[in-house]
Amino acid sequence: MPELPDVERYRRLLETGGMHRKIAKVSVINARILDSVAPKKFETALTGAALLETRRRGKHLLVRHDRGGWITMHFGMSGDLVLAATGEEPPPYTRIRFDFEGGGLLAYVSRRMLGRVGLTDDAEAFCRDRDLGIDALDPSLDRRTFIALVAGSRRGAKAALMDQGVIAGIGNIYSDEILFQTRLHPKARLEALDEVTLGRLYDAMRRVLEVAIERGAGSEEFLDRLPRGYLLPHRKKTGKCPRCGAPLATLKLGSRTSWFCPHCQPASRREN
DNA sequence: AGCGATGTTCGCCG
DNA sequence: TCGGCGAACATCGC
Repeated sequence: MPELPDVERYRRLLETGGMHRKIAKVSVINARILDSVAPKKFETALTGAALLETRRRGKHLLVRHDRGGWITMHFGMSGDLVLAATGEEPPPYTRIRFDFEGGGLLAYVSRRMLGRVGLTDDAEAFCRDRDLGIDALDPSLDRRTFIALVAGSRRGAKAALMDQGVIAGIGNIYSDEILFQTRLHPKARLEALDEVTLGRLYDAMRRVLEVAIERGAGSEEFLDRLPRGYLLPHRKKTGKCPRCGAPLATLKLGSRTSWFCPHCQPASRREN
């Protein structure tokens, strides 16, 4: 489930339940999940360390510890982060387990093994190395900055929203919602959009991500909690547009399925 | 039984 | 150089 709103939930989970807690034991259950660090080294580096600070950049979660470095987490397509009580069975597909002193544990879960966990000394350098653009909810990303960033690009709107090097945090699911709210076709060329439209795209991006966080992105009841008029709950076969009732359409873009309403998000002649 | 899935990366092509 | 595509990664659920 991990796009920006989900990773933000993980971050808040840690902020509430994992800060200033000392790690008594680290268990790397599947070493392949580690990003260029040996399991032994990872375990040694963190055993006895206390967690001090959380940071999120796009879909990456960074956790600072008291030995002067950071734990880096990315969740791939099927990742999760869970706090459990000692004695409680950690979830299936837990790949790394951190047991806290005084009870409780943090489980890094990844079914498909597409996520990565690693260590870094420098959070900024880590993001730079990965060419991560500005976080989609960064306070300094105002409307004007956003427009300057995307205006004139020959790319399709969906491809641009999902490019982590431009704006970090938006994936396949949320780009569909943002485009639906803006009533833009997934293939709409950014260079063909005027500033007013790009402004609406920005507004939808911020609103959708904030609403998703606020309504508990990734939780069991999340889809039921979304405001009426959101695409996400209908993003499936037989799904109907919540605005006009038309059957939703799909499109393959770079091997990802894009869901949209062909009536509310019509293609201009150029995209056909 | 086969296909698709909330991500990233890399090589290829126009 | 840019932008898009498809495969690969690994695994499960419908």
